[in-house]
Amino acid sequence: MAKKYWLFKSEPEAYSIDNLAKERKVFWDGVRNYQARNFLRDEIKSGDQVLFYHSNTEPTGVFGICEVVKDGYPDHTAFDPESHHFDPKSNPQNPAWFMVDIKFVKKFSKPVTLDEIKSNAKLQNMKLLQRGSRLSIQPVTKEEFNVIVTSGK
DNA sequence: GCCAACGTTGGC
DNA sequence: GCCAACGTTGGC
Repeated sequence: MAKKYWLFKSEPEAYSIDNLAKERKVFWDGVRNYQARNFLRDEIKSGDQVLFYHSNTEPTGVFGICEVVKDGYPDHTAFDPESHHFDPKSNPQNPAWFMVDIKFVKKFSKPVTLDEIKSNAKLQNMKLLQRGSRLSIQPVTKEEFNVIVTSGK
């Protein structure tokens, strides 16, 4: 299966690229949106490449790259009443929520900011730019991925 | 901190 | 199944 490309959003206060650079690998838990869940469960596979996007910060933008190292599997934090990602609708027999593992690849020397993305003619179709787009996991095309990686360095 | 846009919930 | 109310997201 051909490699696919994604954009994962996170608030740096929740989990930042620097955290990932330190830990090297992490499970991407806590996604509680059905559209994003379907991507995690069905489409995101080991080897896929991911743009790491930070929202709610200054500036917002893509801060680096990571790589999927484990296909989708049940998000166990949904089973844990102690977790603030707990969801009583989910249980191990019939998990509602999924996650993947990602590993750190690189942090850009300079983030590719939302402003730069908005002003790049090649990136106008990105879901990120669609009005009110709140999806925390979005597919990106190989071309979009390459354009961003090239300008991020 | 504001607020528009969005997804989810729950009463009917 | 509709839709108002509510909570969350995320740019500014």
